[in-house]
Amino acid sequence: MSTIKDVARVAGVSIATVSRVYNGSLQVRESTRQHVREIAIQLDYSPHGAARSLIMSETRTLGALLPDLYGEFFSEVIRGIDQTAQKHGFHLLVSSSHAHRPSLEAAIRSMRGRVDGLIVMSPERYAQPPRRAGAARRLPIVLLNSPAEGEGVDVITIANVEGARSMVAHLIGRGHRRIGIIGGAAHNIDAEERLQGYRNALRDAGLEPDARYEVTGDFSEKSGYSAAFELADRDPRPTAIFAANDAMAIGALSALRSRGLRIPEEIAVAGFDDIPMARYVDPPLSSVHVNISALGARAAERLLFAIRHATTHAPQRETLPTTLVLRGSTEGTTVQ
Amino acid sequence: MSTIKDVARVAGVSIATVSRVYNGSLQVRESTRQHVREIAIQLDYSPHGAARSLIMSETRTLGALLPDLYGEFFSEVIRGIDQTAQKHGFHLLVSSSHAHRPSLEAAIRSMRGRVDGLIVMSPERYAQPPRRAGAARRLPIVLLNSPAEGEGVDVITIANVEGARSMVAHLIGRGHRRIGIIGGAAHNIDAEERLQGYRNALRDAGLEPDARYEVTGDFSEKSGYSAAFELADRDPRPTAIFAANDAMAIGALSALRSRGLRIPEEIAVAGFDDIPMARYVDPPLSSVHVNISALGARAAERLLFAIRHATTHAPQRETLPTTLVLRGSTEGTTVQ
DNA sequence: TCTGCTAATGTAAACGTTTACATCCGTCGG
DNA sequence: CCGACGGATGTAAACGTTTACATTAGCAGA
Repeated sequence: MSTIKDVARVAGVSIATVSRVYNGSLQVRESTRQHVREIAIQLDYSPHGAARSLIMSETRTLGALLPDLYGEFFSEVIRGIDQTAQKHGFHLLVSSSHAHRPSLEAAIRSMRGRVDGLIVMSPERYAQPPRRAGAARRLPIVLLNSPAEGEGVDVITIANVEGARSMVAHLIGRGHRRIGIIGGAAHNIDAEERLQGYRNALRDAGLEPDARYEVTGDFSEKSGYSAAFELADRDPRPTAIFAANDAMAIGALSALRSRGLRIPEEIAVAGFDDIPMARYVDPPLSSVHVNISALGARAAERLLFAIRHATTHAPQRETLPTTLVLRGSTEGTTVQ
Repeated sequence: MSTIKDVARVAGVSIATVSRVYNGSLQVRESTRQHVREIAIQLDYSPHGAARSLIMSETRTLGALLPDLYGEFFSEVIRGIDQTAQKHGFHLLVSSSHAHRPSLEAAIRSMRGRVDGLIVMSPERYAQPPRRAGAARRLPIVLLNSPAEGEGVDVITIANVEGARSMVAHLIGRGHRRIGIIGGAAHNIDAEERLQGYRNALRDAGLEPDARYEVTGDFSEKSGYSAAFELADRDPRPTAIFAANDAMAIGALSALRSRGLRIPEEIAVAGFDDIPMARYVDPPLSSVHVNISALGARAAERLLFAIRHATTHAPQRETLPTTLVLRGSTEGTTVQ
């Protein structure tokens, strides 16, 4: 790789001039500009990112710390972040499997000087990331679906409680009285909130939550599969199952089918997230729609704003709404 | 953020000593080491990535250039790359939507000084990335599922032709004679190779490929959905459909169901990739299994090797095998 | 006490840029 | 013909590290 010095030498100008050509400074004669450009192409020169970052103290890179990368949910979040970052000329540095506090802190430290800000998704309840440290200027951070802690940090969340509540309320409205839930991973804030929404809906309808109808999964298809078996064995059997995410709901569909239960006639099933796959399973899955990539995009936008207005920026909390999407798995007749 | 200078000043030592503490050099007295560590923690110091990259001329970061980020396939690839990178202490910089040549080249340039090597996935046939440039040392690159060009560059691919051939051969073995295919995006090398495997299998069995049974999709569920309608309208109707990926196969299942066709009795369906979701659709989808995250992991390993042995490294081509996974969508009785 | 050795620490250059400031050169008004 | 001005270019410092080399301190052996 050639450096700016090589280009300057071959072109017979100073490195300052080459630099100016690349930064679109007006202060350079057209003929010089073209000459430098030509030489640069000949030498296959491109500016060295690290050197640039160092002197400018900006990396034009966003960091994303995720608990995992498995499944359509994360892939959609990343897609949203990446699109927005790219639109603003930023790169994206991702890093996964930081479920727990120490690993998270280490990851954050290791990113100093590599990113201008961080999107942190850390739904574990006992793993709040940001410490407030000394007077030093801190790295802008946006928390995604993570326990709040109220401190001066941006947070973006999904309307988990309300989304779950309205889906379960809908089921009740259709006459269901015994509604089971397949909960998400323990200590996970999304899981907790969705469970709470489920209970709220029951109470609102004068029904008492029954522990026997609450089974815990871990957000994977597989755990949904086995949880559905458990619920199907209860006596009396629930007439509807609400799963805390679509992957588990899809696992449940598969399990219930293998038990010979007709869906939704004998047992209705609903999920949460409305991943793209949801409309293609059989029967098409009713779900609480979340615009996942928009969630990522929104986080990136807020982060970019925080980076640009580091001084004047006042952290906010923002909650993305959900909508009910009703398909064949709850509605009797198949709705495409 | 504090710098190494701050730490040195407060601790009353030189910056060299602080640096040595952080790089585990043996040349520093235990008492000094501890003292420096304490001060560093007090000042919340962490080394500046860009500065380090600059002087050491290594970033400990892998770059991944992908055509897109949509769907489980890419998400799995990224997961494999990230896991391997992380295991070796590397970060991962991702960048998507570089379907076409100019965008790809620009992206590669923009990564100089930010990554130590690049994994490039660029299945577009007219978009071969690497030019060979002057004597200058080049960035190590591993091509993933991309047109070969044989030049001195590492390539990892899937056994597309063979995988498709063996699935279609299996269908023929079960008595199918009219087999339709839902092909992938135009100019996409995976799509082309899978189509070729399909045709090979037919010819091997003495059947002539029939253009009326070859429909083109774009790898999305949606395109599979409409392509399946087309195929179902052919007279005589095919008795089996092979889709070039699982997303399209799942879309096809949904379409065929809505036409009231029983699967697999009236029409069998098979996919390619064996994404996690495949076993949970109804009926469970037969597919050509590819260990997608292993694909990513393998690419990362090769890249790391190339980085470490930049001088002696001889580029290779490697093809990952596939296996047939037969489930209910082709097998008559539901196999879990 | 002096020499010489080792271990611990310090000094300063280098990595590849950007940019404030200095310099140069041509032009124009007086 | 001179001075001033402005546009184009050059010079050098700075960003935060690592590390070769220099220096220092301490100590053993003569």
